[in-house]
Amino acid sequence: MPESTPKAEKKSYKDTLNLPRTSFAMKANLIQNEPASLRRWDQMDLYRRLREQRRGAPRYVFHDGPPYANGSIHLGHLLNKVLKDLVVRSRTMMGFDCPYIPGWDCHGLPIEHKVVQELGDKARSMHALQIRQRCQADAEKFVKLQRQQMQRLLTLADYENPYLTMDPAYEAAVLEVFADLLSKGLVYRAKKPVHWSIANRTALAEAELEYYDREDHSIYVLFEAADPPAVFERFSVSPPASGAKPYFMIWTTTPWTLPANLAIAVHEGFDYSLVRFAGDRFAVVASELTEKVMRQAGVSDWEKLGPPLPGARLLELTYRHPFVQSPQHPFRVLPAPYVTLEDGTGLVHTAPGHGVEDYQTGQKHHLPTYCPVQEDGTFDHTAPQWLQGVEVWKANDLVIDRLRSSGHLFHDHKFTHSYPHDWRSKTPVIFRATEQWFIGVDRPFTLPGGTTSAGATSGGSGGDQPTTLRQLALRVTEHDVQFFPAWGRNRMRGMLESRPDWCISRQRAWGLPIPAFYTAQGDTLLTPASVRAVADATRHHGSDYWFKATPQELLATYDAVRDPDIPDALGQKIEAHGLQSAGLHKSTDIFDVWWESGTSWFAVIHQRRQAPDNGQTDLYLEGSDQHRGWFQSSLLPALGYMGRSPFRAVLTHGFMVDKDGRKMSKSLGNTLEVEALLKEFGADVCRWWVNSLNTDNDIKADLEFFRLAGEEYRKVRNTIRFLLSNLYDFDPRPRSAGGYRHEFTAADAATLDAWALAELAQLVRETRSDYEHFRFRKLHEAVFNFCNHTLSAVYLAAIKDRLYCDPAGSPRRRRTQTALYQITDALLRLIAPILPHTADEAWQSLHGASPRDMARCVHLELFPQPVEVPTDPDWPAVIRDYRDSALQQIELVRTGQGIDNPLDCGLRVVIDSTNAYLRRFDPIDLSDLCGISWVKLEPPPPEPPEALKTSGRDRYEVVDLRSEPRCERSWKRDGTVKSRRDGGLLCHRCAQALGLT
RNA sequence: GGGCUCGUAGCUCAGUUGGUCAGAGCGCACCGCUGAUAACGGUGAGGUCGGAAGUUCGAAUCUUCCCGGGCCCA
Repeated sequence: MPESTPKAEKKSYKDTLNLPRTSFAMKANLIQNEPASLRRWDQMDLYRRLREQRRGAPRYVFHDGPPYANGSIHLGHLLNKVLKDLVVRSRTMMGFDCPYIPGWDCHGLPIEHKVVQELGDKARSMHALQIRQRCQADAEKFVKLQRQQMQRLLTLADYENPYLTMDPAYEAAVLEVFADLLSKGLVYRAKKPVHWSIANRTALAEAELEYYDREDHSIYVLFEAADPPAVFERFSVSPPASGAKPYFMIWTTTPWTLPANLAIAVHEGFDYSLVRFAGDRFAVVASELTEKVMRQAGVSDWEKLGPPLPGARLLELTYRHPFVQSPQHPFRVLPAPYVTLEDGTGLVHTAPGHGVEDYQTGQKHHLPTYCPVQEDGTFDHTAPQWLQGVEVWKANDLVIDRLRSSGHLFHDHKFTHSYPHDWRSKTPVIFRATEQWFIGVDRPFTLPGGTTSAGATSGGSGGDQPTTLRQLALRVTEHDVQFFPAWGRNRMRGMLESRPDWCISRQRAWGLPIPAFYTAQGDTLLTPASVRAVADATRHHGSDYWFKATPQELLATYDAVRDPDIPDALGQKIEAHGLQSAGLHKSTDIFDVWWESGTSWFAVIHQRRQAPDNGQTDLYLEGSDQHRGWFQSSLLPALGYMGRSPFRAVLTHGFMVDKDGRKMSKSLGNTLEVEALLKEFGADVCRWWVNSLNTDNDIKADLEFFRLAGEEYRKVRNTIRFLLSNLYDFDPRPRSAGGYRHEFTAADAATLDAWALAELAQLVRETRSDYEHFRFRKLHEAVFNFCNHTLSAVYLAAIKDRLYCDPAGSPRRRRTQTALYQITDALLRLIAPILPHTADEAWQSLHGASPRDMARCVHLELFPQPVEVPTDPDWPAVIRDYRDSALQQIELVRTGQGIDNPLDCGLRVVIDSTNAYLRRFDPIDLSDLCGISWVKLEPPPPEPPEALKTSGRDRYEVVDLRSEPRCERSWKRDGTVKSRRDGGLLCHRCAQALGLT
């Protein structure tokens, strides 16, 4: 079947065009191609090559916070690691030497708990070393898994040499810092209540508790006021003639803790009433609970006396303990924020040795952490005689009987509630104060003056003025640390102001032992020198050595005789009879894992000499939960050690929530699996998504958002593809070197290409600055808009005609290609940190390199500098005002007159004073910007000028060109189209291009 | 319960010190192109700025309270 002639002719011209071509595929195929990129970078040893390249360059010290080596990485890791990678890659491309040493937190309860649970009953008969071995294997397994997953995210880090908190060298470093703080008097030992298993005589962690129902006593106890007139007086009630005394009524479900009662806590804001009941008895109870309490006790004869009193007015009233006779100090009423009106009486029995909240109240008001209960659950000799040697569970009844017979028991009933039990023995646990190690945040200490703290904090913390960790921390938070976002400072300050002393000891196996030794005589050996000796041993043998070696072996490099800090008696004994004579036994405590990760600035940055001169890092970047976590646990040891913050800046991000703003959790089933996301979208798309986020606050994540990111990615990819595809015949070298590069001068200022390059320079300026200030979202938007609007919609659409139809080597086409090349080159560098795979793939295509060409890699390049090209200052007005107005008018006319193709339109622009600037521009540029065949600029008709000025639209006159001949090559109807000698209908330009003129 | 923080078009977000700040992108609707084509372009419709009260000549923007999220504590 014969083809129609015109169609055949049209086809023939297609071959005469410079149509785009490229090897850069439209379809990214990230799932297959990203792993290939990973292998390529691995082969070229990209990370090390960059270190080489940046040797001697200014350092930017980023310090990676160690994730816990447990389980697969989740969305939070994806966010965190990609942000870190964006920082490190961008600083590197700014020219900094910016290493990225990834780390893992390896010790700690979650791993130990899992291991012990898997072992079941076997665990009980195993030595700590055996448990530790399994824990280590577990940690190693997950370090390996997570490392591989993080690499799959295309993050570029020193994965060959990560830091692990279980490495012997790391452990030794942790001990070094501990020794230093010890030398400054910041470490102390004191009692603190912990969950205690009587059956196993051990402290338990939260995760080792199981909650079962248990029947307990619920008792209401009357504590007699020590100063009855004061109570009546505060309630504005006259004391009764009978001389009856007022009582404070408390409620408890643990009668056995009453011997350790040291205070009563009230809420300052609640109302309290003085209640008369049972004829002539008086008790203080929270107003709101009075009726409930009386009803529960079956008391109907009662009344509130006087007006209610806020708790604040009860403070410092004193009382007599029902059966503890001679207190060192008076029993007082104290304020506590945790008092509620849910249960009880609104007055809370406070025993600092038997409850965490009680303990905190005790700390605040300088009460001793009194705990008369021994390891075996029996009362010691400090308890009333009738309780001594009695187990707490038996003591309950004794206490209740005692209270009843002395008239202090208001009411008693049994009830069932959920109560924590030891998950191994299944017996109920108690709160019991035990000896723990603390870092004192309010202990005055002196930093060595001179060099160590020179230039440290602006507040003048150096020198010999005593200060405290809390004061120092607040000072550097205020003055020395930059916070992104800025409110991080307030958050940090608030947390520092209210934080208690840091309990750094744990009673577990999987961790770094606290290197203390005890003697049967009650001496403790824990001095800077002894700790450093253990650090030496640990460095060589690892922390397992603590569990294998004797005290003598652990202290092999310790010279007790020369240790000024050793307790006198112990020192004398050792001096006389040697270390062995001291009868040392090893502590069974380990460090809180936060202490380990909190000294990473020393173990990683200092010891590996990562930071120049003063040892400060430039940035910590973590979730906002770390204001209390790692940022603080790093800040405090660093302040103690060197008197300055370990970081100059802190960048935090929010947490992942689902599309409805709810937190993500496995139990809610609203999580997304990182592995699945990578499999479906690829890392570049995931990274593009991260880069699009406002990370200051909560981050909504949903599969749909990843799809959208995929759409955006494809759009950008296509723009890049179009850029590349129009450079296939372009040699970027200067003409002098045989290339095609156009040198832009002032003569080009009014060209479209000059405008595009000016836009590029602006993008480069903004983007560089945004990278510098971590404004990733803003940068993302700028890049996206540049690709979509500036390039795809405006510039690339406009230059298509000249790229395709002009003679390949025409100056105009080469000029445009020069601009295209510069744009592509700069754009790929700018997006390289975001899309490492895609940018590199495109980079190879731009340079006609194969993936095996290890020298051609965008990640070895620097960010572009903004290149200023002379540009007409009215270009923005052309794009914004002229183009938009013209397109609107064209659209209006086309729909009104049924003109489908914009090329079937011409445009007369009547120039008046407001758009006079248009005269400076090439009419062909002006028409190409609108996709029409021609633009004619005309002066306004002589009359009536007023009418034209009042109607903006009248300035644009769209002309229907459908009756005019159409160039069969360029499809334009520009008025020059006529039959040429090859028989085709061509415009002048196309005829020239084909040599037909 | 406390500290910090967030709540602006269907979605994701911009909106310095209160007065053209009611915007962008996506999505959507309609249209075009078919020489970026499992692409590209154009036009357009969407919001009483979580709710209430207050300060002010004037508030998305300041104050108070309330509702609903998040992190960290308790």
